[in-house]
Amino acid sequence: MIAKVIVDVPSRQTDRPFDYEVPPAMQDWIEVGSRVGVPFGGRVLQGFVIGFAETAGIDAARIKPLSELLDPVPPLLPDLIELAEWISDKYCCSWIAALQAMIPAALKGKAQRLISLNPDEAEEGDGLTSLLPVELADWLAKQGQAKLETVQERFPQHAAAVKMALREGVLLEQASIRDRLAVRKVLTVFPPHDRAAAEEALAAFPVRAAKQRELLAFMLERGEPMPLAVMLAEAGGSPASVRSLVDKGLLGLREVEQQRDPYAGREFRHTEPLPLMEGQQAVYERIAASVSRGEPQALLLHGVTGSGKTEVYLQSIQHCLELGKQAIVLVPEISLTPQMVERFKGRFGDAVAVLHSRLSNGERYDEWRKIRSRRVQVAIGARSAIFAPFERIGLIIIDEEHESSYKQEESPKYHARDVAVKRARQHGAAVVLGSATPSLESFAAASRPPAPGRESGLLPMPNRVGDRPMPPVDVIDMRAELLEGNRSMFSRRLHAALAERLERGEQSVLLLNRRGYSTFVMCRSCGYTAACTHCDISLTYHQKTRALRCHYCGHAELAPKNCPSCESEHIRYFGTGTQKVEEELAKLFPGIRVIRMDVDTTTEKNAHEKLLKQFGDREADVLLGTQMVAKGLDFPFVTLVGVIAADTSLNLPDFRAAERTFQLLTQVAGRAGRHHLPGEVVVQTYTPEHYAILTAQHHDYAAFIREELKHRGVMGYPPFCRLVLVTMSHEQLAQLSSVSEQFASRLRELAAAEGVLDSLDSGSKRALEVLGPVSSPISRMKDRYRFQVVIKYRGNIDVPALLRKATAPFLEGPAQKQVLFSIDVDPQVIL
DNA sequence: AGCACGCCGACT
DNA sequence: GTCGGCGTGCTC
Repeated sequence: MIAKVIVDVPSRQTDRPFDYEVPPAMQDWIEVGSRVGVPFGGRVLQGFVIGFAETAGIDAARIKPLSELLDPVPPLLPDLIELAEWISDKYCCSWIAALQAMIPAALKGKAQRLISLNPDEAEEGDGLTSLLPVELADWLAKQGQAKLETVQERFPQHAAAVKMALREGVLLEQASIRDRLAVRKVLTVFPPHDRAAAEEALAAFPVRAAKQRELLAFMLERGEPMPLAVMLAEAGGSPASVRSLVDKGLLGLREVEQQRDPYAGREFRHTEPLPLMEGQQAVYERIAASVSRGEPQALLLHGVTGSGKTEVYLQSIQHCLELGKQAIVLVPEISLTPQMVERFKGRFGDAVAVLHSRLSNGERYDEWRKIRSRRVQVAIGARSAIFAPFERIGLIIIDEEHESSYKQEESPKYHARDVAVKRARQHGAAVVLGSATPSLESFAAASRPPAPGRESGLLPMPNRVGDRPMPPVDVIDMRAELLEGNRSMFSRRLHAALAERLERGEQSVLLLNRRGYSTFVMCRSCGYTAACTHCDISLTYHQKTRALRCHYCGHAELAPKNCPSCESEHIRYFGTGTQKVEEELAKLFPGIRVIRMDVDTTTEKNAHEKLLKQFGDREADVLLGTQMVAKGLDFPFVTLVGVIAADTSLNLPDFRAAERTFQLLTQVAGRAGRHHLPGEVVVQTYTPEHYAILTAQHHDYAAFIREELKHRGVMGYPPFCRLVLVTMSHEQLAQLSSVSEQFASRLRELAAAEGVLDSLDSGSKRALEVLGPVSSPISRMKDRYRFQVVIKYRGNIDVPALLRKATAPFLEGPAQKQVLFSIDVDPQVIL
């Protein structure tokens, strides 16, 4: 039997299956999806079995056997193997990258080299003694097998002898894959197995061994194994006293493997399904029917903020579980808050696995194992949870489906929404996309007239639970403020509103989509601006560290007192970041309690949760942050939401800027007045007449989408076409410029040969345009120049295939000197 | 990605 | 006359 294996080598030349003989002993265990160790080019690597064949495609003499099977239960399933192929094809990434994205990092095995004495040589004895120092030989004989690393550490002086012995065959080397996984082990104390003997010993204990006596009595009373640390905490005593009891054979002490549970010890109050409102009920029934039938069409649940989407999700999942199937819920990382987890754990208890990026590798592995071993039926998590290894998926829910975080920025650059639709097809599962502000792509897809005999995929929920009104939104023209002499970052309106909340003891949320203190630093004498030396991007001033930092590569330098260029003292800080707002608030409202939440304050594990908890416990008056404060928060005492500069996202030179701004404003406005206290929203802007701001002000999604669709149509952007962004980078500008030109013209030639090179304005069903090359918006990053080509196309064109052909000639020659190609299919940002 | 095989400079 | 520099090319 031959196994087809994808090996863990991230290169284009090895991105294909290799054939291996399956040893007879493995045949009953190995499956499609198994992880194996394989000999590959003189070493042992990890690989994944993607299929089997009777005979190999190459000369039988070249076939090697698999060296080991790494797991008794394959970590991947055939449907995921198939999905990986689909991803590598659609998103132009390597097969192995797609496979690796599907398993927890703990299973990314690395080869280790094991050394042992050659038993044949040991018998004869002379080779052994003449080549190996005695201490080393004795140690190895005792160990049996040892890691080469350990040998090097223990006997650094014998390096030459070890090398020689390996060459002469006195020592044998064997490679093996070892997981990076740290199975958590806890030192555990066991009660005496012979109770009677222990009681006898207890009675005969010398008086002066009081502590040991006490501990033994304690364990006899408990009669159960317990972690050493817990025992010492409860009964007192030292590890030494336990140790001596162990030595006497009265207690047992062993390392015990432990399942980590990030939510251990947390009580989740069980909740029952709530009665649904009329609007919710209709939507629920439609979803339930779709789950029962396994409808291939994705349903778009368009529900305004506060319309009770989560309860609909919960009951739909309930229905799915009753059919004996499993459910996956995707949420943006940022809204995977304790509040959200609580609702799912409260309804489904131990049937839920939670996967998010704040888990340690080990914790994530254990949550993942709950899914793989069928101990849970619901997985809730960020983007990568779409790969949860369930076997019978009935429902996939994507909450806040418009969120750009569903697109992975690194290879494989997949979009979880599109992968979800593909995976649902494989399983005959229903897909529900939920949002108050659906992406234009999803909205356009769902509003297409349904096929005959089918219902529409658009499910509106226009009313808030309890019919609470949407909060009024005040748009403040900051130009007028300036004209009237207010140079502060707060308009008079926002200032007054904040003062009011402070007086009434209510809370406010302030949004500014820029972190740091100042966004750029400029010399007023000579015009010098501080830019990153590795990237073509201006540096942001961070007050606390007094440093200028690059938000792209992390480069930091000390902020200059004088202009580095002209020595002038007139160096000034412009623009406003969250740090500056924080400082300003403290000046304007002495004693105000502010929690700042941005990437700078949330890097620590659980920092995000801690800050939100503090705010929820009303330990602060204001929650100030970047867009991470806009999502999914639900605090009853928040009655004011202030957006300090709505233009920040509007002015980005990206075709989605208006959509992003509308979504952000709508989301953040939804944070106010969700409970009994009425809410109010104040939006500050320099462009109050922009349709994204006006429509957000009136909570009018329909009007926004009409206007935005018009623009997209005129400019030729999705959903009227599809995009692929190709970014090329190289240290040398001339080389990059030449290669990118050649690449673009080759691409045009190939498209022309296919008969699809055509303007999108033409009426033809299949059309493809190649734009560029042009310098990327960030023209240099990490010391590499960057050029980009944008492909716009419509109709059924195999663009990945076209790209594979177009890039091929540029991937030859010395790898390090090559121009680097990065392909982003359906990019979220092209700037 | 590694590791091997393969052609040209400073050493015993 | 050899050891080794790392440039191309293959890995079932």
